Amino acid sequence: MARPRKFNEEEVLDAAARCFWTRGFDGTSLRGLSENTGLTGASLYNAFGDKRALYRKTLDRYVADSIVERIARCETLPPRTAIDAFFAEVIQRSLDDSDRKGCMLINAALEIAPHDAGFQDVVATTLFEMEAFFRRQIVAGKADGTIMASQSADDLARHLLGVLVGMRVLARIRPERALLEGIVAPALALLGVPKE
Amino acid sequence: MARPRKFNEEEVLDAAARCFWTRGFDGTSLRGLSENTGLTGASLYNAFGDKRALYRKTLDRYVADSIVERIARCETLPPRTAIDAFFAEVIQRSLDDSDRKGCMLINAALEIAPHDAGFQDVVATTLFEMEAFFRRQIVAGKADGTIMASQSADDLARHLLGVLVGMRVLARIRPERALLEGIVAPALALLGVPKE
DNA sequence: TGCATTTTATAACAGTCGATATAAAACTAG
DNA sequence: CTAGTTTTATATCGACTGTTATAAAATGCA
Repeated sequence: MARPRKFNEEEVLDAAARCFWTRGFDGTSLRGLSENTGLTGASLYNAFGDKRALYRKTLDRYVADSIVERIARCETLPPRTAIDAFFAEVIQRSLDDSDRKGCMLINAALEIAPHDAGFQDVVATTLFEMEAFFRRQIVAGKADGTIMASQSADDLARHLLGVLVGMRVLARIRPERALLEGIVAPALALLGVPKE
Repeated sequence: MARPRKFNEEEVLDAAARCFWTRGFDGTSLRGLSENTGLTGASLYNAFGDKRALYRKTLDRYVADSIVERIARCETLPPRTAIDAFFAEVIQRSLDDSDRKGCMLINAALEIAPHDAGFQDVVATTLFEMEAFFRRQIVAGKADGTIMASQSADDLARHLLGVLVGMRVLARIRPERALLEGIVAPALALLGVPKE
């Protein structure tokens, strides 16, 4: 029917995501995207629309592949274990992040969400999902006796979300295991059962 | 000796800080700075050096006037009260932040520190000071019996720093009192004495 | 083999960026 | 008043930004 594309869309999106993730939206130029994806600027525009649309696509992929996926996977565990595993994974991920890209969602939350209603929505919605995940585990844990904190499930979920975000941000400045685990440990201890 | 300056340096720095604070470093143009400060670009360069130096000056002022000042003020209170007051202040400040500028230090931590060693230093040093403030209160509170958490003072300080940063970030997306207080309340409860 | 359609590549667009060269203006000291 | 010094203002620099007009290349269908 027409000239076929000679690039792999997933590979291109991965390369673009690495650019946006490391250098941010404003810090990533179209020439840089062109170099790292192997596509010319014109091809990028033809395939994905403008720079903002491409960034949005990479962010949506990040949310699906990194965040929603982790929630779904942890959700199969017993509630208290799910919370422990979730934090342990994110800590390890933060320590393995040698170029300190951080969490792409949080980066977007601070760089573009403040002046872009569309991104404000994705960020807020995703944060809500994470909070809801925590809340579900806490409610279930309170029911089966593995969580015995006296605070409300609502507040505990908010607290865990705050701890998670704070840990993710601080990991970009001081990626030290002692710091990250120190941030999280008291929150887990508060839930009532020691980690192991 | 020479032609006198016809501007008030503090007023100019305040205006510049507002620009950087709301729009970030990259998002703030020299033309915008010129408009908001009332100085021409040439005058800004003559008085403060380049854009980076001007930003650095506004960030240093922010740290001194907003963070170090709050620490010093809270430090005069009894230890457990100091922590409560510190968080209550920051929550109120976040809720009053109608244009959602957030914390300028955290903004700098995510926007420029990753690719600027000089700013990495300021950010890391200031975060250390905040952590040390928390640790001092916890040690003192454990000594006078107003704090009775079983975790180490080191980990509790790390935890409070994480909660603070997470709360500051989430406040930019969802500036709701229920969320911010929900994030903080379990951390304060963990210290052992109800807030009031 | 053309025709239609889509993707490629080249080149260039207008706009903005941070920074500066130049010179006039405003002051003090002598 | 003159000389010296610093701040102002104007204008402009080259570099880079996101984006697009244009046309060639590559396919499937008739």
